[in-house]
Amino acid sequence: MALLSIKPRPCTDPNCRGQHAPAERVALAMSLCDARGAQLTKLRRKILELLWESGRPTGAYELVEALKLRDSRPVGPPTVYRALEFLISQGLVSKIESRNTYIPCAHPERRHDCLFFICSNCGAAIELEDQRLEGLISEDAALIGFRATRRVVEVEGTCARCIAAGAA
Amino acid sequence: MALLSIKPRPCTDPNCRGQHAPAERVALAMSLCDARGAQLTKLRRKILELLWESGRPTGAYELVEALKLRDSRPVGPPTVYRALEFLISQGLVSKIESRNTYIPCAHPERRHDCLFFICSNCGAAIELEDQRLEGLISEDAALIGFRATRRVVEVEGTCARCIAAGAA
DNA sequence: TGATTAAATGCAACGTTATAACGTTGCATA
DNA sequence: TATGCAACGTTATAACGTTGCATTTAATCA
Repeated sequence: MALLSIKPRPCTDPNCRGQHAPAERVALAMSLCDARGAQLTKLRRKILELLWESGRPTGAYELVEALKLRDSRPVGPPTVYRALEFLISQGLVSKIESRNTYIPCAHPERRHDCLFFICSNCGAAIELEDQRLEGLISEDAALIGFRATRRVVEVEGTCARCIAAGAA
Repeated sequence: MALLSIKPRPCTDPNCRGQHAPAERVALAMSLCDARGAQLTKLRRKILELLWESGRPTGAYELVEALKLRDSRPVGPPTVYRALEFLISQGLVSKIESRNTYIPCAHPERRHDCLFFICSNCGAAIELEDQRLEGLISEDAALIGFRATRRVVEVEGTCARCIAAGAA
């Protein structure tokens, strides 16, 4: 029941960082949810689209504003938060905890933890995947008998582009 | 100019997780600040003490409340946030980003990044240090030409004690 | 010592992020 | 037509954090 004609073909490069068109990413999300029996409704899809189109970590209230502009019907914060909750539960979106923003996940088709590099200068976030990191964390968790359910790894600093542009 | 008679002797175990009395930890903080020419004032010291005594990640507004009970003079949120900012800048405290709480750092005498294991059941946080993890993150950062200034690693799950007690 | 200055704190108001509580819509099924 | 249920709407409020400016405290020095 794909609404879009684009064939959702998962990218195999773990570190491609999601250089794919928003429409393509949303199509993949739809096929994933479809396969899981999860409902990627119009609202949820729209929010996912907005996140992909934004190109940078986006706040919940920014989404509220964006929806106001885009639609006749304005939505309240709870509505956006609920949609985000769903998208996160499906691995389609991650929250950047150190900035209270949300970012679409480049590889929802794989179950993995994300490693984010966040530029303090331009606000961009680069998503990587590193199995070795996950392994080390598991090792440390085992050391103290801890059962991990979620891993948050966020690195703040300056991205290559901003370094090149002469930003401190 | 130690106000306390306890000799601050840094612990050499990187993963001792700070099993030291609050007074001892505060004394170490004082000697560190003294050596650095940083002013660990009465208020800042009190907040650091409260964090050590709390034994778990503590919110800024909880500290505001605690200070109300403890002192004649109540303080406002800005005061607490400024003190926290100072303590963080000195490496005496870390913020747990995924919970908006603050926790005293077990080893302020060493410059290192912390790895936190946070129990969703009891709220406790266990601090570890893992050089290998820092190495991997640096490696990944180099890969994309990113200059890192701060690393946030937080693992959510269930601690050994709660697992033993039968918590899900 | 008192004057000078910088740093820290007090305080009111405000801004931002997130959720509680309750009600409504729309669709599926019997 | 009732009933059930998931998603969504609406209002209010909780929780977290900051700005701007006044006041106090503490370090420095004539």
